[in-house]
Amino acid sequence: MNRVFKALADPSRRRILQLLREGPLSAGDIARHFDLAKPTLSGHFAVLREADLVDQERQGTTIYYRLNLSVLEEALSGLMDSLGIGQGDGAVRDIQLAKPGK
Amino acid sequence: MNRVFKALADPSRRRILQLLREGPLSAGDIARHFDLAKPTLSGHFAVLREADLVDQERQGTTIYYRLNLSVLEEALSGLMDSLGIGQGDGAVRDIQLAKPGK
DNA sequence: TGGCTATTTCGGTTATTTGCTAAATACCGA
DNA sequence: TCGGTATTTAGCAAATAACCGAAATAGCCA
Repeated sequence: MNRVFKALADPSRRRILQLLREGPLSAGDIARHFDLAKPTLSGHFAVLREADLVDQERQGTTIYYRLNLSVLEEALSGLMDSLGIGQGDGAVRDIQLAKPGK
Repeated sequence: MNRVFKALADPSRRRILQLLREGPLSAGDIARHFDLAKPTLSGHFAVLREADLVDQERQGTTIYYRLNLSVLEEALSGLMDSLGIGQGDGAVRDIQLAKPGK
């Protein structure tokens, strides 16, 4: 979960996730959207993979990345829960707090 | 928004936000929960403040921090929107993936 | 095998982050 | 004004992150 938030901290990586939302893309396809060198992108892919936010699948000589929504959802709703943010029905409800008495 | 995710990338800072969920706390109160030196915590507060995730209020010699939920909610739901994650009542609905044929 | 394309790994540079101690600032109360 | 408590600023070291070009790897096809 820490890895997920670390991965989300970089705008380029968030952008990659956005691009993947519409469907799997190859590393090269993604690279075309950025101004970064391919090795740099490759590093970003590694971070996303380690956070389990994307899956990799080789197809011949090209590698496709696919968004792994469930991990992201889990991390976000985990955070939201831990902070008591709304989010519909999955929220934290019964937390009784000892209000710190000044 | 970038600042928000950067701020969320550190576990100590997420923990601080969690603590603040119960209500405002002074810097010292928060420090008591951590094993870090106070100047280090102070740095974390600064990051959270710059991300607008907390508000600061001086009261005499002590400074109270208060969680600013709305900014956090906005950032999270902004991300979720941009990725098509459910968030309202439900789930992702209309994303069809061209599965790369294995 | 040799060449082509796609992607990653290697090695290095620079910037950012995290943590520390010591010192400065701010406020309060006697 | 002096002393004490609360917090931040300053200065620094170490670790991590982001980026690059060059070279290596992997698969494909003639």
